[in-house]
Amino acid sequence: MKYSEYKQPLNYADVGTDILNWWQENGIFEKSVSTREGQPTFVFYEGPPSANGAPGIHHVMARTVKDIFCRYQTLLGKQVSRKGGWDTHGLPIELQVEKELGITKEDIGKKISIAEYNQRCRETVMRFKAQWDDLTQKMGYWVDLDDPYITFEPEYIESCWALLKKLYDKGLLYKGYTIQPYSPAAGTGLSSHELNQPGTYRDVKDTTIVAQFKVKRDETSEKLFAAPVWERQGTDSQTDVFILAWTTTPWTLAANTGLAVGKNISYVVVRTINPYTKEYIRVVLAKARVKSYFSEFTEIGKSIPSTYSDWGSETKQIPWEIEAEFTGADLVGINYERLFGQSKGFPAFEGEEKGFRVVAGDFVTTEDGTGIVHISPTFGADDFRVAQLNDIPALLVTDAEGKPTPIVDRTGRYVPQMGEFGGRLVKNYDGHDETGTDYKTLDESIAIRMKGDGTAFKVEKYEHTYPHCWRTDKPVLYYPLDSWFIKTTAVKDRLIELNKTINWKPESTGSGRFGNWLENLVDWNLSRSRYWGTPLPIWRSQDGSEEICIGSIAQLSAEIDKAVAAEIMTHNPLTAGGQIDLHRPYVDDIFLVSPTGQAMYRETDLIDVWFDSGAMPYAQWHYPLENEAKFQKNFPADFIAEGVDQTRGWFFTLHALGVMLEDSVAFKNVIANGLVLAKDGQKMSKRLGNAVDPFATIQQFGPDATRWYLIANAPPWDNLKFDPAGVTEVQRRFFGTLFNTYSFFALYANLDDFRTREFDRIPLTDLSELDRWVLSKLQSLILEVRGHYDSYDPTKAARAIQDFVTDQLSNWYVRLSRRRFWKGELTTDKKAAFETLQECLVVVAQLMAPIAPFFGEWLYKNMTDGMRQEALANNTPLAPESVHLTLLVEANTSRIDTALEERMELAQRISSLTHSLRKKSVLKVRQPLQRILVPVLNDTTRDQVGMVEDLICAEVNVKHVEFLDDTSGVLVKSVKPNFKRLGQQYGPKLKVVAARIQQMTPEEISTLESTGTLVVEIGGEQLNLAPDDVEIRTDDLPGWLVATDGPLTVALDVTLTDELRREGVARELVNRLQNLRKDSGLEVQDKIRITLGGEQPDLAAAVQFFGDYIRTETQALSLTFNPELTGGVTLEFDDYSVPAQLEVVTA
RNA sequence: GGGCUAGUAGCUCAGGUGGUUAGAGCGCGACACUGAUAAUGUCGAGGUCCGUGGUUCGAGUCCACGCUGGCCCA
Repeated sequence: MKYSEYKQPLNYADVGTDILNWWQENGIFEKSVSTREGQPTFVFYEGPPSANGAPGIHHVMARTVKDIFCRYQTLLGKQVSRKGGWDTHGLPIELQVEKELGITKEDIGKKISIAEYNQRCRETVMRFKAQWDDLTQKMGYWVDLDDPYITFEPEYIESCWALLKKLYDKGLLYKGYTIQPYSPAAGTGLSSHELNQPGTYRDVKDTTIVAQFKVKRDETSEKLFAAPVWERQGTDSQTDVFILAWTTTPWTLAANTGLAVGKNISYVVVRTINPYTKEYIRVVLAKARVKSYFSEFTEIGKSIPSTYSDWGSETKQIPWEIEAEFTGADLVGINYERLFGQSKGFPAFEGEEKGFRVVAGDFVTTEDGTGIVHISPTFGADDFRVAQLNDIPALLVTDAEGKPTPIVDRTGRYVPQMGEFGGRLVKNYDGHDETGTDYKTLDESIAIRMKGDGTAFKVEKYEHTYPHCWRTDKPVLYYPLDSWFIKTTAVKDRLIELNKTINWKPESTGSGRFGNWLENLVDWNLSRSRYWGTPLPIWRSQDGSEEICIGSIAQLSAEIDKAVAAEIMTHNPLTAGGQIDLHRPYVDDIFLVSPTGQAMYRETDLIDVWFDSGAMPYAQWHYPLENEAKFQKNFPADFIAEGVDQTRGWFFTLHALGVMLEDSVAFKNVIANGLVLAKDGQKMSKRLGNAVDPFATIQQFGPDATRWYLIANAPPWDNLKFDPAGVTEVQRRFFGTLFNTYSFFALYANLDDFRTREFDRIPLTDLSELDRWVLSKLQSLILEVRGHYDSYDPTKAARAIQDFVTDQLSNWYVRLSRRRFWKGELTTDKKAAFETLQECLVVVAQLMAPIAPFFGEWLYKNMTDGMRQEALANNTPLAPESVHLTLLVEANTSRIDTALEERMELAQRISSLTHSLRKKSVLKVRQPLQRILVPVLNDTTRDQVGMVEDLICAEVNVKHVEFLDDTSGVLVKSVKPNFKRLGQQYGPKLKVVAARIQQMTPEEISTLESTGTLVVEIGGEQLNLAPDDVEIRTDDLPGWLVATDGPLTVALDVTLTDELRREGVARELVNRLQNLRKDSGLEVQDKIRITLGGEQPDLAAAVQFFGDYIRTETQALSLTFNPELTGGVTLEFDDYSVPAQLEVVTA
């Protein structure tokens, strides 16, 4: 069987579709899994995409990364099953449905039933599934699409419930609250989506207060008091110290339980007086904020005398002086007194001991206020978070039913216990008249009280923006609302510990972005007040005293039966037949009965969709309800890959659930890939019209060039600027070259009917230098590429393959070996050339297959289909019909010959230098020259170059390489300091030493060389130089044109003898005749007769001397002169013009 | 505002542990080569290695502070 030959240029998109069809017809993907049955597994988790939008080019990127390592591991012989999956719940789908129906969340349950609404979501979420499946196949992403997990299916939800119950039973699921935007006037929470409506943020003028928090004097705070005792009037070491904090919501001050400072911010203690009470005080605030509160005209000791004694007068500006300075870190841990304590007529507070403390907060700035932030955990999200992190309690009071409650109720009023302010609205939520002259807002009343108490340092009106409810136009309250949490903080240390065992690519995402996130972990808020998602499986009695967490459909059914018996339900809908749907509203219509006979209602929350996806290692197998063994075998994952934006999404939920449920990582290796941007670095978007269509790209360039470009151009974790021109380049430079190399092989292999026998190869020792060299390079390549794949660095793998194919294989091995392929009969040397190239191409096909699966397959099949029968019969490595079913070749390190690789590099560099010399002398390569001269300073170089002399001579068309050594007496040596060595030895003196070395005379150089040491005097000091201290080189040959490359120097002898000229003419003639053959449409193997005309003595001489050569090269049986020749073609070269005629000899 | 990340030729990117002349491909200009030929080679132009300060005999590389872009979070 012949090797297939293709016409130029190859259509890569067709290669893609042809191979894809062949895969499908022959079930290659299935075989790639089934043939590995019983082998070690490589576990991969597919992060489920959502099919509610069309896939983009970035999906091709992300999925290429996934595909590469699954294919690679398969090549290593492992079994890699890849179950596909779909993420189907969540807000984006709800919003899409609402947009299409023209409704809002308000309308759900009114204009449209929850059942209808959820049905729409179910239909919408899979709308683009067909497109996704199509792309998956066309891009060559191998994943099982026939049996995917789908997060809205009852089994999947049931698994989530079972997992939630496990957490519940471990005490890791609890009801608490989070601070959310809330509208007291509407009596409802607001989503961030609602808060982002236009017009919600408005300028308002509020009363603001800089409050004074009195520092408790103890060990921690003593340093604040320790400033020098002032002998001046008014203050001494006993004067109280207050921390100043500014707020635009004074009503929250009564709920203050903490103060936050910036760790790296500078703070000062200022002695001054309270402007309202005129008491002597000391205050703490950020150094950068001092001038906002104190006038430069009243600074004691500077603008006013240090003996200033009129403190407490009626001046508006207060005197002040800085006593001491601290950093925020110094202040952390200081305790202070509660602002509105029991002694002032306010309710008792249990957490008194733990709260009222200074903590560090990363959100603290010195942009405004005092650089110290007042924390009220019940009324601010930041406050809540920092309080949780630092174990600061929220200020709660006991309500009439004995339950803890915030100091503001759901209607926006202070609770009755709040002393003189009890019952007052914190903002005007009922629209009452505010215009009366005596009217005071709550904030104003509080300010008045504080001025009297001496706890207000400054009170002023201030205009700022504040969010308002889009329906009631009233200011939003940040208010604690019920939420269900997973207590991730309980396993925080374990999460951190196990994270350190995960191999993150890039490493910084794991240690930085993810690691920091874990360090600052708060409990996972599971609750979502929505409709389309996994319902929380918790039923509670009205008073919250009894509850049950359901872990399976069976359990739910059993509980319903109890409820039916207790006449709370009329019948059991789960046993009524038909499809079970665990979504709302159906689960909401289920009521259960508690052990004491109370009715229990489902908590109406849905759970965070990230729980769905984080649960996939379990729920994809319907574990823990079944498939225990399957789960165990597939947990944890060896490898996952998703976008870096998943760090706090899927990566986190996988990890958190893995640690909490299995005390294990959920994945061992992870690639967090970056974004795919438009070529100008802009984000791709439909709006800007710069989005790249993945289908069009694959259609135009084929899937392989697209994948190769995405991987080779930048490491996956860097952002990629997608430029189609780059794909073209990959196609041309890499795939084009590889295709050319194959075509070259196929052309001549077919002519000679060459056949490889896998175990009957010419032994390595009989191969030429060049063959052994490229095979050595090939082994090095295998080692390198395997290493890169093993360490999850596909970019380096791709680049290594690319460099080998273009630079080593094509541009050196094939270019230099061409004659061997086309000359004469199928000799041993020719066979060796075929076998070598054959091996290189097959191995390249394997190595590239994970990245370019279609082309790798194409190349493999073209190279091996002809020997398949034989391979099958003997069960050789090439027996598999597909490259993706083969086992990746192992590097044979005994074939790596470093010395050979080194001397070949010398040959390449010397050739390159010679080319450049020819260029400078305007001597084309076709003109033979006598010699090149290479100065050598040691025998090693001479030996090395000697062994590749023939290659160099052939490549640059010279007769021989001549070495020049010391004995020739023409070498001019120069010397360069070895800075690394000298620097270590002489340090600061290096400059003078180096200068001296550069001035070394030839005599000194030869002394150093012959005796191994040289004594020089520098600045009156005797220094011993060793040969290693300098680098000796010869970069000049007087009288010769030389070229240098590092330590290598080459001179070209440009003398032209008559014989060389004649040979040059002969070669020109051969060249023109070859062109003529080709232009005449002759086949490579056709024999010809040549007749030349004209009368040119030089030409005749050339033909006379080199007739044999010309005949051999042009496959001419005869070469004759006929001065009378007419017709034919005229060959033009140099100064010649030769009529010529070719005649094909029919066999 | 915080965390992470990037900034090197017109463009896309390489540049272990610091070593004095910073590389490649593409693009551009010139010239060659020609039985792989819509391929290939050689030469050339092109650099404030984001900036400023520091450490060092020596910084693209290490440190500090900034600037600009990106992602995530607030």
